[in-house]
Amino acid sequence: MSAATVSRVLNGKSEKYRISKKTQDIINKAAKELNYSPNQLARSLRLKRSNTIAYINPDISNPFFSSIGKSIVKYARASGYSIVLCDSEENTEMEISLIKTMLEHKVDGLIISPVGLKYAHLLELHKRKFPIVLLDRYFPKVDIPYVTSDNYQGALEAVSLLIESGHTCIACIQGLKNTSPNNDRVNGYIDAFRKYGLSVDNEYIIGESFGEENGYIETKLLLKRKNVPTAIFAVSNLISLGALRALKEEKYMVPDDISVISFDDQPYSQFLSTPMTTVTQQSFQIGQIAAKMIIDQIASKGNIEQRSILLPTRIILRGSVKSRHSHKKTGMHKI
Amino acid sequence: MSAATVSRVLNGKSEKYRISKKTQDIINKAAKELNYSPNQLARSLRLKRSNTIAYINPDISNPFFSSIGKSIVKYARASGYSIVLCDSEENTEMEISLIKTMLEHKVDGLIISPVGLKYAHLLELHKRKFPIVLLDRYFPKVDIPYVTSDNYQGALEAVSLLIESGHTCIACIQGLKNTSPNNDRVNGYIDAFRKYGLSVDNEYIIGESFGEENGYIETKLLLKRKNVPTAIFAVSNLISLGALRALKEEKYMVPDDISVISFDDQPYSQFLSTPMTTVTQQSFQIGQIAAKMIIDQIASKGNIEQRSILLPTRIILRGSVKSRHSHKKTGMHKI
DNA sequence: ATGAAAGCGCTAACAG
DNA sequence: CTGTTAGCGCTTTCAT
Repeated sequence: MSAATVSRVLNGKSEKYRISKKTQDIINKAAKELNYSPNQLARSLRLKRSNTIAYINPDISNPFFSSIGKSIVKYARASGYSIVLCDSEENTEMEISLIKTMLEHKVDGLIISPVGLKYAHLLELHKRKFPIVLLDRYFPKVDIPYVTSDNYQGALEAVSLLIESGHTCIACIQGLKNTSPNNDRVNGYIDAFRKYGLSVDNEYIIGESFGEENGYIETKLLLKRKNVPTAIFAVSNLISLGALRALKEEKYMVPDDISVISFDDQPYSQFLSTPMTTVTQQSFQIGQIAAKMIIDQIASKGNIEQRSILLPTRIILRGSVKSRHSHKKTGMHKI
Repeated sequence: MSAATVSRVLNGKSEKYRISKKTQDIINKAAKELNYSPNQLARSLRLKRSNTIAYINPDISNPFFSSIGKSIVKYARASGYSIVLCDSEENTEMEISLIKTMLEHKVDGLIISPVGLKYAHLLELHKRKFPIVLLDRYFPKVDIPYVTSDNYQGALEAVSLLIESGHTCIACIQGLKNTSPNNDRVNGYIDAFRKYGLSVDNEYIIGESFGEENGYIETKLLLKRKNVPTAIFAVSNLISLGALRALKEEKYMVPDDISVISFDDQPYSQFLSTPMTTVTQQSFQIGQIAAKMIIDQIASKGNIEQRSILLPTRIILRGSVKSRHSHKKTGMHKI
């Protein structure tokens, strides 16, 4: 048996090449006996296609990204693709280096939740028609397809809820600046004030990273101000966790002393000492849509014109927001 | 310039081959101008080494595994290795299939948190001297190096704490049966009873998966029994979250109506409606050690005799365990 | 219905 | 100091 015939049989092309049933049997049997397994490196080298997609995100230990990663893996696998998960550590240099590595490994496409501060390296790929889709973070006015939540609308609703509950001094603890989810959420915060004819005090828009530490530090500082806000809008789940840590240390009670509303719902959100009112994203769907988009791009060799997707968020009312009008709380129930 | 010379220069072997400074400059400049990037597929094919390690685990969206994944990635990267993160979905068939795929992709080694029910496929790799290290879950009496926490000791201490607090009817909600962390934790539970001369009632060892749903269902059932336990030992963080959900629905208060102690500390554990007393693992170290071990194995071509590592756990006292002796609670503080 | 040969991009042995 | 050659394992065209 020549290598050629073996290759044809093992790749299910017996029909096409009209390989005799007998030869097929011999080859299949031998393959099984020898425990043959093809060398995908050689295969990919020859085929110029690896059936592999990379998903690069800023922090794989953040449950938001890891659950999205999981949904991407699941969908892609069902379509015959392997996913390699990469962690850029919220660092643009690392991101660039990872992309380089992935390209050298000849992945067929790239799903990326970019750090979000620079896009030249991404735009270049897209222009070269290399399949790429952005997830969660995108670049306004830059034409690379993305999937993300409607962060602006989510924030607008969250802060509107706070305002309608009678809060006017509301701190916004933001994440990494100049990053789309951050900008959109902060803009939602600002426009909520506008909507109600209130003025925004920039002194209360603080913070600079999506991490826990940032929420902690900013809240610590916040509580030392002359005018302590009556509510906090935390732009990520990690930020709200940090805020809670500071609040606890300083013996502030939620929501009696201060209300909190947070982006990103998590399994534990409902069990926090006061169940957290959150704006939840459809993370599973985000991952799946991204996977589908990248696979379509690969199939069309980057010649498809793809529209970006914005998914709605939803507010989950729990007990962390207190109404300042009467003395009852806004929210469904508090344990 | 011949390809050979280019290869030598670009791989930093100019010294060794005494390439002229001039040639080096020409090549480096050209490489930069042409934006040359090597094809790692071809390189790996030729070299029979990919500088890639796979980490296969049962659930990448579980923060325990994703944070371990992160530490592996970090350490491996510093040593020049890329990590491919894979999710076996707590399914042995999937695990076997992933391993096959990874071998076909010629990874240099394998770190795996196996589903834990079968090991023949893993043992075979180890016997063939393929670099492999188990993480979190291992197989007693099977000689494959592993890194994990001292789950037995951790459980022993946790349940001892419960017993010393006056509890005798303690439910153990376990995870996937016949899995090492589960067995070790359940044995710790059993031996704690023995240590105090108490008898174990197998009716209170229940459950069958590490997931949230399992904790929920088993707790629901538990609360309908004639003898409702006064304490729950939850074998994983997800299980305790599920237990909390059931407890809340059934209007049981922690720790006044029922005490809870859980394996795995998480950032949110201290902020739960009653801060959870947990047994914490050194997950960052576990990941780093596993990475170091696999890299050593790769370097020695599987000819190194490696000892397995057991890391100590630690109990973090918070408010979810109540003493039944006097009326004060065991634990440091409860918000 | 099958085989021979070429080539994917790279590196190492050998030659000079 | 640099080039030539061979070959890693695979698939596909071309030939028969």
